Amino acid sequence: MVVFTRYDSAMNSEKVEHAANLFERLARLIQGDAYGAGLKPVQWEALRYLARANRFSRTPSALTAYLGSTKGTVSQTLNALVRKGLVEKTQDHNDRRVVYLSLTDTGEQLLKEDSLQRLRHAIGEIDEARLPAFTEDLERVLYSHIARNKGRAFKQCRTCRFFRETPGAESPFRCGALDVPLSTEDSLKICAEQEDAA
Amino acid sequence: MVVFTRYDSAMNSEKVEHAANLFERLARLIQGDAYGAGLKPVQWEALRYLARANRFSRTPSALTAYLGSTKGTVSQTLNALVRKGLVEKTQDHNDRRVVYLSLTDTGEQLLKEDSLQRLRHAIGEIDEARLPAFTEDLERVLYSHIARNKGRAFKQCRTCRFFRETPGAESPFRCGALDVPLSTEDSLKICAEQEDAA
DNA sequence: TGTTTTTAGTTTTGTGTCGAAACTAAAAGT
DNA sequence: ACTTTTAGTTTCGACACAAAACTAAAAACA
Repeated sequence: MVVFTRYDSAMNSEKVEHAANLFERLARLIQGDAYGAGLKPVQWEALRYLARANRFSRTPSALTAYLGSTKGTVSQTLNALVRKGLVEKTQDHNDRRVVYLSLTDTGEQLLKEDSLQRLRHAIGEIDEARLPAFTEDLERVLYSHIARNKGRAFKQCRTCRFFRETPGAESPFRCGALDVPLSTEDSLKICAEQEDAA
Repeated sequence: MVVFTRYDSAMNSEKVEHAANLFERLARLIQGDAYGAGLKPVQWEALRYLARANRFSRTPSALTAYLGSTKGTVSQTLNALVRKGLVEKTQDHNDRRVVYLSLTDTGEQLLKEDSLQRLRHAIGEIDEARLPAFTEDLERVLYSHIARNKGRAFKQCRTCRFFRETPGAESPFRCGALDVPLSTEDSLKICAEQEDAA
């Protein structure tokens, strides 16, 4: 018995194959761009993550999940970044196993001349009217890929099922999972614990 | 004076940034998938290239251009693949500097269980009616990225400005640049010398 | 013809990723 | 008290990566 899954059921499979080939080549070339400033692609990605993640998500384990890598590898990458003076580690006072990561000023600076310029230009070539649909499909591909990988989505805090508005309170929002107040800025950052609202 | 380029001229820049972030994360995760079977991502990519490239394009230099890498690195990667028994080298008889690459039977076999399954499934999630537009935009991004990199497109032989139909002749097609006959199968392979027809 | 330049590819070196597995230390569970 | 889980580090061998030095053959030039 032959099992037909959705993607290869029809002659559609050829189109999917073509798109996959394009994607894969582009993935490769994007990675290749990211060798600037003496950094490796993963190091850039780590810097970018740390700039976008909320304070609870700036830990080695969250970064490991984000990168889809392993603890050991990420530990080494972080050591390299610390050695270069781009990242700092601080220990959590309550739970002394936990390490918090942050960008140094040098790290913030470096991130500004980051390696995605070519990609941004290339995306800028897309017809403006078609970009929303393209982005939507791109999101679908990314999150489907992640789901298949049993990975976490790392979407913005404000899209989470634990996200609460707290009118009248000192902070405008609150995380129902960690039970902490959140600023507007916090609400826009990405979070390791994010789960889609139902 | 501030120069406005197309991609950041409007509030569009935020959308482009978002798309770039999605792309970059996906690129990373796709690469991460490609660690199966004891191979590295680049090694998979090399195998895939050799399966898709026409006979004139299966050389270390063409592969170097395709990968956007350097001669030295590619040389090492190829050695690793030869050591694993997946690729063979043969010397050109006319020009003894040139090395031709080919997949061994083991290489062909291995390629069948390749590492893009998760990506294919993810792309399969896109609405069938929207896939053509998505693919078109994806192509635009890829080729714009390549052009900016002064790279070659590596499109199919039959899209090339040197591609000729030769009705009545023994082979259905011919390459006007290399002046050699081409089979239908040849015409579908990708080529290092391909240049878009005007 | 002989000489220079270009082209195709290899080798070498140092940094750093990769997974896997062994490890430390602290917290949580029982 | 004990075991287990969690957070992170260390070590290992293979190898990608860029850069630069290298070999050998072909092409261009004189």
